[in-house]
Amino acid sequence: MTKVSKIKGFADLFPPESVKFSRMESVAKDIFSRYGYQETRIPILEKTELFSRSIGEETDVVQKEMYTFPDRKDRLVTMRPEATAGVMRAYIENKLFAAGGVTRLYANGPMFRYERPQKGRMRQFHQIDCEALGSPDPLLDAEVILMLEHFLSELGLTKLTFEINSLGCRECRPVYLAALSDFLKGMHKEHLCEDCMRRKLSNPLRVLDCKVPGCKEYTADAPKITDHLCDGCREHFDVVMEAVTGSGLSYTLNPRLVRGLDYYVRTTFEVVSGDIGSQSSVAGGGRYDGLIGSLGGPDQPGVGFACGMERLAMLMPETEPVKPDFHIVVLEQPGLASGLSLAQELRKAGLSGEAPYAVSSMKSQMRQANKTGARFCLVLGEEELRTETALVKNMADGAQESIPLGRVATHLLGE
RNA sequence: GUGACUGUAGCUCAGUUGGCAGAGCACCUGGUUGUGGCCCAGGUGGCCGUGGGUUCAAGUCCCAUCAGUCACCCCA
Repeated sequence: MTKVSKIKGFADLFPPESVKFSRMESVAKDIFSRYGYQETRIPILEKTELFSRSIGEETDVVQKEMYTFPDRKDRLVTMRPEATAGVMRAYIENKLFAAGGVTRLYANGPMFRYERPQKGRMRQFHQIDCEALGSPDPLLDAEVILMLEHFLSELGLTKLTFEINSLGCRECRPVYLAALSDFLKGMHKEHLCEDCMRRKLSNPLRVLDCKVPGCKEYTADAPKITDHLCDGCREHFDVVMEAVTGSGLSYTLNPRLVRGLDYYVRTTFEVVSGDIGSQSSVAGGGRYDGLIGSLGGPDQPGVGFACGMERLAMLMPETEPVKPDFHIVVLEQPGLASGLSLAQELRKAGLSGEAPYAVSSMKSQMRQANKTGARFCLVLGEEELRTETALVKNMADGAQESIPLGRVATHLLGE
């Protein structure tokens, strides 16, 4: 029989990797709930239209990367490539806006993009996602950024760089894009790399994000978005920066920071690590006023971010596996049942450990006990079975004593 | 979608000009009555990614293919 293998870009997780993921989830729940965020669980599969309308028809994500297929009644559905669109749909559909004020939601789970896998990039990857809906206030942008920093530092991740930019709005961005295109017109093959020559027509903003040294050099004097903001955007951005700085978070103002999803306006930010290879962005987000309206909801503004869990996991230290409390050794066949029921009693008392299903030599079982790292080894031999006791051995110092079966739990708990 | 590199034991990897498939770790069993770690002895474990080709002979050379990794691209 040939064996079935997993699909390219999909992963199986076991400890210690899987432990990092559950830790991220529990820290997220703890931190985000302090800011008033509510746990949200939404579908993985959505109508394709949701993503093409929100992310942008012309983006790479929509054009080349989505897992899209017809369902059994030929309706086009898509495995979500990101979380925001689905959360917006849920917000609108469940009329969460009716409560008034700011609605704060967080979610986490798998996302799917059909890309060539590499370090920090899977076809099924996982994000933790936060969205704050219903307020255009720049202080909310600042709070979201500060909360992200709080979450990351709670995970023990320092050494991260925060980059912030403003992309302007529907009014001022087109003016800026015109100025940028104008500037790039003067750039030719001898200045820009092949990709950028293409990008200067298709997506001029991306030229600013190019890592090729030559491109960086020749675009150093390119017009900056931050010099072209309208009064509203300028004021909004100043308040965000001032509030973030005022709360003690240092960041880099990066006028070249670009987002790949079309819905972002005004504040955008990204958290970058230098320690995880080429896919260095561990979190990214920004403001998306107008998105909810464009999905048929009320004209409510929003701001949020997503963290890449695989990328964060690469930065997290491995935690020591927890040691069990006991390991039972049984020397006589008839004692196996006693071993099983003793283990059961101890587990119900809150202890952890295992009992054997078959007898083997004491040496072998002791080696097994040692390997599990159990604090205590409980020996049930001929003598113990007769006297209804267990020989309790402290594996750290080797001390051992006979304890009546009924008192083993309290004995272990007392240690 | 493009490129480069890598596929040998559960893991990390050796394997010379083509000439018997190897090591370390892990695992199992022992080292005399019922005692772990350290040490010692022995043992299990291989479609050498897969399929062709060259050759008396292929892990080794050639072609194809699949898989993995990293990078481009894109993004979290």
